[in-house]
Amino acid sequence: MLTDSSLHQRRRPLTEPELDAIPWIHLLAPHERERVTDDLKIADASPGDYICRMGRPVTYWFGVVDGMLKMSSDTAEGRTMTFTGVPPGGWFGEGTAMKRESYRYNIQALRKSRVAGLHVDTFHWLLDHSIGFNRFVMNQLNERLGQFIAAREIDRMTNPDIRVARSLAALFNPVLYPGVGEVLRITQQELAYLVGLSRQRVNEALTTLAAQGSIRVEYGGLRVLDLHALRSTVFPATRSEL
DNA sequence: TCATTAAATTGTT
DNA sequence: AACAATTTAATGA
Repeated sequence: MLTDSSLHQRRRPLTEPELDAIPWIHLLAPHERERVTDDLKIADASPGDYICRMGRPVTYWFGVVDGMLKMSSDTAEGRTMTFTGVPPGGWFGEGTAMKRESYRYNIQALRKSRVAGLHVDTFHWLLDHSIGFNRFVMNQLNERLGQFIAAREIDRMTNPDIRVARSLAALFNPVLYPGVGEVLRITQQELAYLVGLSRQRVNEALTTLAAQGSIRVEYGGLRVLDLHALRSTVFPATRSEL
């Protein structure tokens, strides 16, 4: 298992295309971008590796360059609850980074991923200097608030088809996860882990969604055809239990 | 570059 | 949980 320290050992500076893929980098002035480029590090994570753990002090603000991460939390009863997946283009931890607190959740790689990290000190420096960056963070916080509210609703959903649909809609959020685009790279097994269903049931739900025309199932990924339909999916009396 | 093989993923029971 | 079918990735000539 990859600990925080070994993650640091494997880190390296970002290449030009990797920098380009960072959504907020283009909002920066040249001298701001230069400082950020010097500080940014990237590391490879294998499935199961921890990017950060609950309770550890915040050292980095993280972003997914490639792959898929899982955000989860350990409850007082010792149970693990998964909040959401973090697809490419997603940056997280700004809330705790701003307050310099400790991480409130665990982040694990769901698949082989590349994760970028910006040191908290640089994060704060950007907050103090860049209007564009502040705008990005504010937008990010606002959008995530909507995500968490939606996540609570998803939890109450009993119908697996709807759970899958709403979770997918969240992952396809273009504001929070601009790196996703038309096709979300995720296997049905990975999606099953995120949603908390069996792979069979996820497969069934995806088939139903595909039949509705809101997505298309592809090998190793899903293509969104109608995001709005996905968000507001309410299944009529078509399934077997009805 | 192509053919072969291994690995990963999907669809189904 | 197990299986076969399909797709992709890896290998080597």
